[in-house]
Amino acid sequence: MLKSHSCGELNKKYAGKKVTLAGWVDRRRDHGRLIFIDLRDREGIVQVAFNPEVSDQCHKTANELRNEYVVRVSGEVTFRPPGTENPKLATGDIEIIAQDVEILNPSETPPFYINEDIEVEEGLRLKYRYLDLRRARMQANLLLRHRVVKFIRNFLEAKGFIEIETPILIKSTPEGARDYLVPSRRHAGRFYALPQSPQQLKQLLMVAGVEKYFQIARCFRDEDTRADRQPEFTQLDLEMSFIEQDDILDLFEGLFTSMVETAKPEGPAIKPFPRLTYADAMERYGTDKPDLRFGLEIGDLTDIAAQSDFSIFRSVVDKGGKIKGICAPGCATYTRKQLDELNRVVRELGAEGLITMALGTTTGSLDNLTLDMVRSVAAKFLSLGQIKEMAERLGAEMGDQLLIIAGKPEIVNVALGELRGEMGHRLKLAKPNLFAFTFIVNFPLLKRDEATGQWGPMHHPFTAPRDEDVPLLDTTPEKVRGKHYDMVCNGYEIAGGSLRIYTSHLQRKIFKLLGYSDEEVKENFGHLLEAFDYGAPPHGGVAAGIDRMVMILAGEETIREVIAFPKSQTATDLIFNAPSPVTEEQLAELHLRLREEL
RNA sequence: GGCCCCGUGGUGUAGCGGACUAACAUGCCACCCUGUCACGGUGGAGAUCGGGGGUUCGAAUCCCCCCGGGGUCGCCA
Repeated sequence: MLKSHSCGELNKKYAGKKVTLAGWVDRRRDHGRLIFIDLRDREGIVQVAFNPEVSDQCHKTANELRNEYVVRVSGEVTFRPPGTENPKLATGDIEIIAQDVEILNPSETPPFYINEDIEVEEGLRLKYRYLDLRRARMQANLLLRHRVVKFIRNFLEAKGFIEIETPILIKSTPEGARDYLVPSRRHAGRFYALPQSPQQLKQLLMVAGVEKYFQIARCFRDEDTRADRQPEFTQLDLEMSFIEQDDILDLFEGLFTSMVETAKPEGPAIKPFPRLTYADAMERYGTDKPDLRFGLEIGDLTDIAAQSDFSIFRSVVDKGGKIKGICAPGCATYTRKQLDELNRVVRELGAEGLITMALGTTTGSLDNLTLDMVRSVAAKFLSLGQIKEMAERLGAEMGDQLLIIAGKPEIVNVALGELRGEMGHRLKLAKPNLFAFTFIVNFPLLKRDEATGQWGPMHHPFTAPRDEDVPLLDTTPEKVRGKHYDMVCNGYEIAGGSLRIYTSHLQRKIFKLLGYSDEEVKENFGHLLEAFDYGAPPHGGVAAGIDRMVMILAGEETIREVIAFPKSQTATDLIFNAPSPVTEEQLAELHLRLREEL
């Protein structure tokens, strides 16, 4: 090794010891005769003092040093003179008196600051990712991610799971996201596909008698990116045999609780994780991934509204619609402009409009509320009693603003769910350092495609229907609930899984319902159906987004911050400039010719 | 594919039709400084405003197209 110690590990216990360090110049402070260098390596920063009276040669070299120069320094760990200790630095009690210094490699002035955590345009960061990753924040994220993955491996190993790798070159199947394709040289006109997830492979491992499998699996989906979506991402993929739903949920509750306790001791997870049915989640939060760091639950006001003389309410009730709302605490003073903004949000989601109801302008008990203190288009059609009843149901007090939507139940829920999220964000209602996990269970097995009317899987086609709902497959498929569960944390979908179908006849029935022809089933899933006929055990599993979980733990806004080399929004790599053209020879070898696009 | 935001010295911002000969901070370069730690001081270099076209007497500023980055709807079993 070129160094005997790391910069960050040194403290007063090392005083008097001669050490050799190597790292990057974080900062130089030149006092003319005396020069200080903050030397940085992965473990931290330590101050090096260059005194010409100790070594004139060293002092001369120190004069040449600039930020990000790579240097090697030898010297004695020394107590700083009394009064000059730096409490902001972990190593601030001591410094290195340089006796020998060597520039291992100079550096250009970096395109952005390495030694300060300031916002830099992300494209530039991605182009110089190797410098971006040198920054303390990104080093911390890399380390956190490593620890999370290490923790998962240890935890699952202790529970009897074994890690098995599955192929990256596999087959394109019709369902799901767009595939990334890899042309075959050996088989003209044929393609591999990169896995969207190892779903079928892990089920085959269950048939193989593995019983408890997991993998830190790279997955690929050729769809548009988002702050929490990348073309390639990493899942904790897991599957077990001979289990029931609670076995998976309990396992994950234990895994993620301990993970948070280990990675973020200051912000523990609430346990046990609340378990909500899909129907409840939609009714109360308007989404299947509610952020439970704050309340602000949606309340049903239909019965009260039905009593009123407000024509909008009456007509919606007559058509079988719902009137629901949430309370925006302290927002009675919202301006017309602010309310218009909220109105726009819900209209974009298909709601007719937002009915707002400002409850006075001062705080206090609802007992003091009078009709003329209520600002709302609906006010004159409602009695004071009706208004108070609505307010109480939404947990409102004086000074709050009720946000009410009337219409089709699904639209009302989703729009209010969006408003709930928006208000939670604006009012900063989410408690910091809190990890609010929840399981969502009893999803519908199927959803209907709006355009075609065709049934599609809510999760994927291998999810088992609940036993008591199986007869409904033939009559009312929309009522069939699946043995599917999601895990949500702070409003992000972190994991999803299900108990699987493990008999070929039920799997065939589902495929048929999903509109696959016998031909397609045989071609794409024949191997799986055949496997089920060779003693497939009951099994189920789950997959968790590692990137998203680490993002939440790191307090970051995008998963790019916890991926070493992420793609840009347009799915390009800004360091390598990938994707890139290839030579005519390469294409010919792969039996490919490029289409002439318009 | 749609909608929205951003692009000004190396970096981060200000300027949003004429006073811009483009400002500020920081970084960079030089010199001074022996206890600083976001060291300090003095001086200096550095952008024709992402690219192209247009409107105008005049464009960083208004309009159109393109490129790049980001957010989002669709999409993501």
